[in-house]
Amino acid sequence: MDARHLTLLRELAERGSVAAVAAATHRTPSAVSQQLRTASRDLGVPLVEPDGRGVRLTGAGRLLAQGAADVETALADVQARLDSYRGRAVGTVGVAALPSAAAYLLPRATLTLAAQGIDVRLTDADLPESGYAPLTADHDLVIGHSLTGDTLRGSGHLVRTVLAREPIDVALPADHPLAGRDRLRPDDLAGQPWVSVPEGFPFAEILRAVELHTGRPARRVQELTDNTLVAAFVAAGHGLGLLPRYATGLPDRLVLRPLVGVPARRWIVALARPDRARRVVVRRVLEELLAAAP
Amino acid sequence: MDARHLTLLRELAERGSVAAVAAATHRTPSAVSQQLRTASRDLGVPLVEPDGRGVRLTGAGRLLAQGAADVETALADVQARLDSYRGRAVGTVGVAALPSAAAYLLPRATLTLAAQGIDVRLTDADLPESGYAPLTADHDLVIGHSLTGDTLRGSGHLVRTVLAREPIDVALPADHPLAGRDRLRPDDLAGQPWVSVPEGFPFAEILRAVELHTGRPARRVQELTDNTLVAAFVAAGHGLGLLPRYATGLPDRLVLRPLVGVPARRWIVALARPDRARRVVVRRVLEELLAAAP
DNA sequence: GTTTCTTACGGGTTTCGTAAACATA
DNA sequence: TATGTTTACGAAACCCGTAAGAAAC
Repeated sequence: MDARHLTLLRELAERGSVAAVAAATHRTPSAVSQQLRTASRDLGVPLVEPDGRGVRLTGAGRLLAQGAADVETALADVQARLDSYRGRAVGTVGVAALPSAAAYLLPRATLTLAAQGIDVRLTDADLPESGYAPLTADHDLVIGHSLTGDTLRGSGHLVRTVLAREPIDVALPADHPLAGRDRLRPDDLAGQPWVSVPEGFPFAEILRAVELHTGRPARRVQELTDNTLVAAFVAAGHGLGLLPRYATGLPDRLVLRPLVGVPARRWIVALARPDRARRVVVRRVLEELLAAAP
Repeated sequence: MDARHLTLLRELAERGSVAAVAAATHRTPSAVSQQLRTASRDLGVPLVEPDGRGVRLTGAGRLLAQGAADVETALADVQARLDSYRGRAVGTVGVAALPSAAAYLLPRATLTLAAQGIDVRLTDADLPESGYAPLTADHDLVIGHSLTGDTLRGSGHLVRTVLAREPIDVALPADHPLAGRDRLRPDDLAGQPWVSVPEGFPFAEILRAVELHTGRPARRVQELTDNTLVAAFVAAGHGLGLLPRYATGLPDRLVLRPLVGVPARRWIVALARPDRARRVVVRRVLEELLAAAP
């Protein structure tokens, strides 16, 4: 029972093809194929079977891929204890994050961490809620958002950490008739045009809730993902928008008003594979993110 | 972090010398020494330091050796799940056992298991209580005995299974004056000569308890470990003896009488390293041993 | 025809044993 | 001197990339 073979199977289970595993591990498909063959010989079980042009894990292969997580977690635990013992935890942590949260969570934290020798490599990813979990294959930490409770879709086997609970406000031009209100209820918004987001993004569900509450469909004049773009369209008078309260860099002509009467908040959640979550540097980054959260 | 390096360090922690590790893993000391060097280079920490003619683990080395147990247990768990999945668990299980318990626990069980393709390789070991735990390095299961509760000395990090709780009786010749009693109290035994066992063996503590109870020292005419030998000496009239109740092959001229008034029983305990205890075949052997216990 | 995987085949690295050197009791 | 570990060096094993072949869309 070789731990490297288990890791290989887990990669294959996650990525689905020999070529993808090869690319992710900086090897050729040939090498991966040969390792699968020797693993199968060592274990005495067929691990993959042809499936169309590609391959598919057998039952035994899936079983072993699942077991790999425990082994890798145990190994990461040992590494973490060694790093703690030596006192100095330095290195690189790969973080993928949705931009609107990264903007207020990461700039300060990254400076603090860099001073301690921890290099945070950030990748921004503006995705539907279900898109964040798969990124954990390629990043140590993935910061996503979710409206449905404090969980995040497809993250069952991952370590989850809630970083913030952020209200979602209605954005509108400063000279809009509704801008005078302290807060807005769904009924106030009936008949308004919206600069919304595509299906699958958390904010889309809030607008749906408003529709359900008022009984009238909302008119979506645009469906955009970039909050800065949404803000620019709203400021220009195209319609109302939904923006997270801690968003930065909004135009002066824009105001945010709390939305009450429907659940209007998102959870900012950090995801990580169990083995990666054990690394000392990853835990340090998480601590700093929690400290940076409002 | 290579699992093989961790295993190497655990072996070294258990066996104490490069030569012993080499012998146990069927390699030369040269190979072991070189692996230690590469492990140290990979991990970036000194793992061993000279100590007299031999070596000693550094703090980091000990830390990693401890961590190896978790990794190996996780690996053994995966192997066990695979074996269960495939349905057929066959193979060899190495068992070390104290002879007096093995005599009634193993002969039947070994036949049953052999019929299922499980080969039990038995080694007998008549040792002081503290001698059994170290045997787990070389045997999958170690069956020892203990008087002090249901535990066994030095077995803190091992998996323990109580197989039986066996009364220790007084053995005496059939024509001995005390042979007429149904049961014997410590006061009945004051002044009798004894065929005893060396210090450290569980039965020695029972005789000590008798001495404490009566206030008079017992006279030890022999100190022997082999129960058959003890029985022969007792039958020949050299003195009284202490024998486990389920002992087999006793001479006809010998009778056993329960000893009451002092704790007179031993626990038969199976020990195993956590990773070995996970193996499906090892669990099967344990089940069979529990079934064979009185 | 393109994509994906697998199979020779050759080169580079790793691993291990023999033999010698080294250190300590 | 005897014991235990490490180093030098060569052979075997292993790992991986290139190139060619096979199967599916």
